[in-house]
Amino acid sequence: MLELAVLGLLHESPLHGYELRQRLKATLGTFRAFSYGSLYPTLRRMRDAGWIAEDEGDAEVVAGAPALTGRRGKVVYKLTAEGKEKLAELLAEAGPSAWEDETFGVHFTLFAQTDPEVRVRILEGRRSRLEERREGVRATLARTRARLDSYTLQLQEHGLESVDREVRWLTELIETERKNTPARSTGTTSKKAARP
Amino acid sequence: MLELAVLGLLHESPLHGYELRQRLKATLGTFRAFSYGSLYPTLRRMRDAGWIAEDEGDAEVVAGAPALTGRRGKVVYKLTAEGKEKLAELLAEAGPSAWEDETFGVHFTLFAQTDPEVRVRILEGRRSRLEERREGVRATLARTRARLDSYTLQLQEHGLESVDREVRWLTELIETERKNTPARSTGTTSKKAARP
DNA sequence: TTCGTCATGTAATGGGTTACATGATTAC
DNA sequence: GTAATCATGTAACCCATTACATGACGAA
Repeated sequence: MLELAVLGLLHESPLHGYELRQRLKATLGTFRAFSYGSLYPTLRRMRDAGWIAEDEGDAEVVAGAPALTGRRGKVVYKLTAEGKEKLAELLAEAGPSAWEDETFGVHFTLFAQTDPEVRVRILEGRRSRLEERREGVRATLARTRARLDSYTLQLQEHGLESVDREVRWLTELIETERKNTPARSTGTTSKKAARP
Repeated sequence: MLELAVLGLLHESPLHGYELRQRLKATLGTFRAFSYGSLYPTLRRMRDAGWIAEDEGDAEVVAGAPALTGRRGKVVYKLTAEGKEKLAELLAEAGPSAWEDETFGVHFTLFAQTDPEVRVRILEGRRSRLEERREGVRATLARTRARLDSYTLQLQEHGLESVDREVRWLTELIETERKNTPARSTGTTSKKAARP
């Protein structure tokens, strides 16, 4: 999760940890906030895995007498070739790992870097996930409504409305996507439609 | 969290683990779902802590030849005196532990068992928490809007609208609470207003 | 008799958080 | 010179999840 977000951000430009976190806040907004306590260990793991590397094209480090400090300054990371591969791989995923609650937001913020077909499949996946959940809740609610106190009931209803709202939002997004992407048959035939 | 939910449910009636989980789903709806893998260990811990105990007023256990099985059937739990105390203590909390994202839903479902003043303070706490977050996001958004791609932007806006919506919902709830609870001065003066 | 669902539980793991510690840089 | 904020990092912990294993019981 964090890994994908980091790969996505570093794909645009090299960044150091602190800045990375600001960007994360800026792009994810209300949806998620990572702490340094998870960011730095993650960066380390990613570096060990070879997905990112310290950017030496940093310059402006010096001009006088640096280097003495045994590493105490910004550590700017950039994507490696493996990192780019990994990112592409993660962005191509169009399964539950892309549309569950915790992950969807991150995938969505990277939609600009995502294949249009994958985008639609993720949006649709999330929508049916939500619809499923909604029906489940509606069903149990129908069975138990009488037994629930008014507070619990209000929470349920507010929850259902939230889900409804997100479903509508997704539907609009899907339509927009479809309008921008020429019609395409679903299934095995994967003929690439040419742009006029 | 799970503990509070369990205490709250058991306060209404004794239940066994499996049923507890169904009830949890029924009351929390869209907000949360706990797995058995966390429920059973939690029940065990709570039993060890003395908050709950196996209910022997179970009856219907027998009628023939049970007991031989070294414990393989429903294990019905009920609140102990300590459990009730603990529940009361948790329900009296009106701090962040009651209005953060992960916890608010559970506290809300137990509002019927919660002191009216505490209810209002929790609702207000959650509201200002959300307003704070909203302002934070709005601020960074204002700073960074230009740099963000349209997908990220749409996510931000959808997020902000969701928060707005919840704020309005909370405001309504607070007003309703205030209407039902006679006016009360905030601060040190804690004169109990008499009901007409 | 076998399938679904009720029912209880464990082990391994995950993905983060909080709190803390430390130091560099900038603005006043 | 001192406070704020930029910047990096670690250790301890938390609260859950997934996957698995087991078994009882009712209905078809």
